[in-house]
Amino acid sequence: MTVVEYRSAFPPVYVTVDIVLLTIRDDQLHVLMIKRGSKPWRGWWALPGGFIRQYEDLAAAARRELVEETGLMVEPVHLEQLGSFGAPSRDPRARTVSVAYLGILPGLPFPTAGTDATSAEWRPVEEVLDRRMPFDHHTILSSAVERARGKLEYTPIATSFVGNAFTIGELRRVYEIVWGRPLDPGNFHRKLRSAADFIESTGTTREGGRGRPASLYRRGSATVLNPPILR
Amino acid sequence: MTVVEYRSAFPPVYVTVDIVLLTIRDDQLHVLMIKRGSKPWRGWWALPGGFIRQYEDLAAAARRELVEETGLMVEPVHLEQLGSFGAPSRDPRARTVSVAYLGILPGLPFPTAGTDATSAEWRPVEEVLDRRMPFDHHTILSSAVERARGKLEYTPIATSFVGNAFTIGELRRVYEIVWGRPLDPGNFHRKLRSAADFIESTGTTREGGRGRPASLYRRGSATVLNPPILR
DNA sequence: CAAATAGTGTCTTTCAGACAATATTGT
DNA sequence: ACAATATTGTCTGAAAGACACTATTTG
Repeated sequence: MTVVEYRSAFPPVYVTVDIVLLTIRDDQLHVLMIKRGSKPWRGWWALPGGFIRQYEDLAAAARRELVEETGLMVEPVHLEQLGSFGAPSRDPRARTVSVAYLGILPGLPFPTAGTDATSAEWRPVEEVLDRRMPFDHHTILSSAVERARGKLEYTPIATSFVGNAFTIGELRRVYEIVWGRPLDPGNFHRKLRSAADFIESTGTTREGGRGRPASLYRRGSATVLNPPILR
Repeated sequence: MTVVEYRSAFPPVYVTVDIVLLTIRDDQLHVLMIKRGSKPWRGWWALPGGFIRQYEDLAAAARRELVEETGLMVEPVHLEQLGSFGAPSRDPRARTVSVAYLGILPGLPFPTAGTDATSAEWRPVEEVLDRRMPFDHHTILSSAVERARGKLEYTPIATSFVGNAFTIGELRRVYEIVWGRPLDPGNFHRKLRSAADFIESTGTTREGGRGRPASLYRRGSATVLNPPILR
């Protein structure tokens, strides 16, 4: 680690990235949390994140921190900037500005162990939001969940929560869990199939479920849903 | 101006704010531009902005820079964060991260002269986007316009473009100009009046126009439009 | 067969959009 | 009267939501 010396007429600022990585496990929205090992808020569960490097893009820093802090070997299917949080009081050490990212991962079985072993954990969002969090992470997590809820309406973001091939029922469960309310299966089915280029059929079906086997679909080419799936 | 000396294991970053201030003049969407007086891109027209101060909130920095650089004596009716732009190559001087803001002002007569006199100017957005701009300001302006277009659909943001009291026709013109297409006056009128708490009547009318005097309204309490005004 | 899930059909209500019709002003 | 703008009315088609119904599987 090199020490950099610096001179300027303007105050230097530490820029960090924080990542809200969402997934669905056990029919609940979960967020990836890490246990802080260093100074402020040591021992608290916090959002993964860290300082950006000199020649590193913001989104690249987010991806790097995810790997470093959580040992995730899967690239998030979806990663988008949420916004920046820079209240002067947000970090007692120094002036920091955090650029927050929202990531989404399918809830498939995959390794969670990080380099620091047991320091990363999936926690139910509802439970996490009920407790105090370090820095302004409560605000960041809230706005991430709100963003995800809104984007379900008019983007195909829901497909990021499921695997490469999925049934319409699985997609419906994503909507129900993120929005926190039940949806009519029949209407949802018709609506999805009529949304242009949202999903395309793979021709195969998923066996092994309890009822009639469902057709499998893959994500279509649409980036905006027309018509939208209204909340 | 004091010089600060600094030591750290992490690279210091300059954090700036850039503001896209939109208004409507002469039936065209305009953006406030300033003529750069210093080193990189000297003499070019750019978005107003500058370095944040040590103990200053991001939004506060945006408001301060607007006043300092453009001499505007009016607070923008609407100011929201657009996002952050931090590509390592965006500023040749040093690593910078810019937090961009979108502001909206009514197109009423008001002073434009800045402290640097003639250095601030309203320019048609269409024309500005046709030319090269300093830094990544072209990207920032594009995303600001796209954000404004989208937000017209489901927020009462359009009222920020007009005065305190306005007619439905004036509001329609805002939509037509920002969206770049004509809207049916009759349908728009009915739609606005049915959107819950979007606008409320003042009881008065506006005289002096060419046709039948229009009722005047003020902005209602709604923060989200239901149903939305679809593009 | 019962339970469970997938998928289709039908009906009602709401709303968007086209467009006609009426209302009220200035010239 | 005519032009211009505001406001209301009418009709058609698309889509949302409630809900009944059919289809296909496992236990």
